[in-house]
Amino acid sequence: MAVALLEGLNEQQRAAVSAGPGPVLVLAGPGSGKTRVLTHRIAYLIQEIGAYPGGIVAVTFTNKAAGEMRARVENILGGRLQGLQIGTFHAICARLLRREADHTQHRHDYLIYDTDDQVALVTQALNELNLDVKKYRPRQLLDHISGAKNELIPPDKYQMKSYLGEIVRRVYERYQELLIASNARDFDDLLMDTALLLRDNDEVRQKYQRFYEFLLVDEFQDTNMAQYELVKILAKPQDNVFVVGDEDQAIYGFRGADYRNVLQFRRDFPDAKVILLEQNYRSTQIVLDAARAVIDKNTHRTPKALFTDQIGGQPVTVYEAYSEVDEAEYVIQRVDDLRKQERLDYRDIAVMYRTNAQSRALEEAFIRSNTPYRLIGGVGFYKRREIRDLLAYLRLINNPDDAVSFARVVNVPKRGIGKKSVEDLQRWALKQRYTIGQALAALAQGEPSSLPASAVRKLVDFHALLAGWRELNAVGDLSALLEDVIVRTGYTLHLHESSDRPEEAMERQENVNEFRALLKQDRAKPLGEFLEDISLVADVDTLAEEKNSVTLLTLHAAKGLEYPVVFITGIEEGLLPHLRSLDEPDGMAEERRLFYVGLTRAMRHLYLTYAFRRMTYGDSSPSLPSRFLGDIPARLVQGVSAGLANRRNYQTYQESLRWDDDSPWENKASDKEATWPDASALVDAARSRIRGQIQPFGQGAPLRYRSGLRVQHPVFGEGIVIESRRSGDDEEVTIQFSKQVGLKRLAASFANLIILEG
DNA sequence: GGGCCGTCGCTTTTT
DNA sequence: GCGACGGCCC
Repeated sequence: MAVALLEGLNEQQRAAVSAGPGPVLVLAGPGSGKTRVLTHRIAYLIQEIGAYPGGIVAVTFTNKAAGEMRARVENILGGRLQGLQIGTFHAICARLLRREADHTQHRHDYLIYDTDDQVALVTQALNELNLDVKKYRPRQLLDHISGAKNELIPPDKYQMKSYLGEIVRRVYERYQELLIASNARDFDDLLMDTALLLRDNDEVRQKYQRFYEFLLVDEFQDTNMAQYELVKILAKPQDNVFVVGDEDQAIYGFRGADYRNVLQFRRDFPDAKVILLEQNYRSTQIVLDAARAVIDKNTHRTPKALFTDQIGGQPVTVYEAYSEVDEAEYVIQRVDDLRKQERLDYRDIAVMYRTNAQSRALEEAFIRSNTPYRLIGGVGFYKRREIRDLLAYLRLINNPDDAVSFARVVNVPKRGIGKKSVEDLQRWALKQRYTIGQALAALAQGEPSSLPASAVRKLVDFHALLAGWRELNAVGDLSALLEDVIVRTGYTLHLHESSDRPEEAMERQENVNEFRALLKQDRAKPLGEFLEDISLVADVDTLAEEKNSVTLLTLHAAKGLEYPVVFITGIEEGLLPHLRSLDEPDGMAEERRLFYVGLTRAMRHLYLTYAFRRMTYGDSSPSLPSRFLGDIPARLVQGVSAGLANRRNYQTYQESLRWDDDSPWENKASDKEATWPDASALVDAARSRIRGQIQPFGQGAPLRYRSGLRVQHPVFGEGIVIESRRSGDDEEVTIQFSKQVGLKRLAASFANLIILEG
């Protein structure tokens, strides 16, 4: 049997799977079979080492990955695995905190607040502290709070020597009180509370250290400090800890992940066996070469010698679209070609992008052309207003103290309990040290309060409504409960009254029906369990295999997946790399890794597209191809990309502005030399190779302005021409003006430009 | 308390 | 270009 487990694995994979007890670090390049190694490792532990399945914990990045891993292990061992725990850090912690509720500040039936709930609660905290919501953005404060939690700093330990720091401390403190009063935790609390509980409570810690004999962690490069702390604690005392990761695929720095944990692991476990998986089984040589050229420009990384048996392959196709609409149409055309010419299925194809907002133009094109697709993420089902309303009712039924849900539905549909009454109630509750549920119950029992009698009457009615549902819930039929909520609140009528257009009402009604159907399936599930399940699902978790359709997803969501054909769209400056990444430490390097993750999802063919102009916030503005594109050697590329010819001028100009990678990790000198060595060669080669495939824009009559020209504009001042194209009878000139003015695209006949030199 | 209308800010990425 | 929120008036 031992032979079977190791059969078909290469030498390094075998070494990893059969490594002796003690710490193991597997550095696994993309497509190197790391999931295979993990599943075989679990099987090996059970079958060869004789480990008890209940003593094994495997941590994955998504619930879907957890499900797949479990299925694969069951498949290998041919049976159900009693007690084997596979899940995300968040899910595993959530369960532990329920079991150990007696040692925590929350009850076992606490609920999990998502980002929207968090914002609502921070806003409430700000109001209570008489702080201006305009001045202190809840999102920004939450970033600080989240950062503190990821570093295991509770409110009373929070210190930051600045005025803002003091504000954060006060908000954090109140926010946390409100969470506890609501018997709720946010995502970060799941990790922080577990780590602190295990760290500070000897009895609990020893219990789990004894119980969890073997620990395995996937995607280790994307763990944050709290998660790593958990790894270190749970690994003890035997240190049977097996982690798998790839620094080059670290893309969650924004939520506190630190790939340097990989280095730290080697320091914390000096005896760790380090194994490199370098053979790639996924992609062609060309795909790998392109990806390597991109990632090689990141410094401070362990160099890996990724190789594949799949020599050669199809060249990477680069396409310059006119707009995001054109880009989407190009994708559709290629999809059609791929099906007809290469007999590929829709399911073999994925379209990736940096931001969710980009999915819109793509979706419209897919709908127009009747091409089946499925969207991962985006404005998720559970983010829809009508679903959140109904969910809030269910949550409030489950937990009377849920302040956020209470505030959401107390007057939806309208029942005459306005802002004033709610604020009065909150203030009174605060003064009496009541939770929101206690306050409501007290009013119902006739306790005197500072609220006007009419408001009290309406609140008591609302309380009675909730009490009725709680009784109904005791019957244990979720579906019946939801139907009763919809009927008694008159939610259907509300839906139609609150919609501007009839189609909108229909759409919302459709969503409600979908939610109903969902609950019907799960009708026997206890309410609390149902609520937990839906609060921990990721967008990728909903990715269903059966349907034959093209997958649309963000680069982040693509991690761990693979497709024969991959399109990466919107490869433009400001989008990939994203503008916002520029002021983050390590931001540019992370954007590069994100692009690398996208590139390495492709098995056979890569399409890279960018648009000449793109719609943002309702108006169309010019854009430039990403600096990353120029890092892919011309010999790997085919396609027309007229814009690239102008990159040299643009690059020179950008350097003079010093709007450059300002990450301390990047090596600027080498970047300057190497960024666009092949740009013009690329365009020339591409043009001759695929003459006639795509007509580049702006060909034909001679143009008055050319790139590199310095010009003067009466209003915008001096600038440099990036490029110029024919546009009808006129000429459309793209000019980079001063930093304040930025990039402009002007019609030559109206712009009154004076040519200075060139 | 509710409805209407204007302003503002926004979109990075997710458990 | 859209949704959230505040100011205004009934």
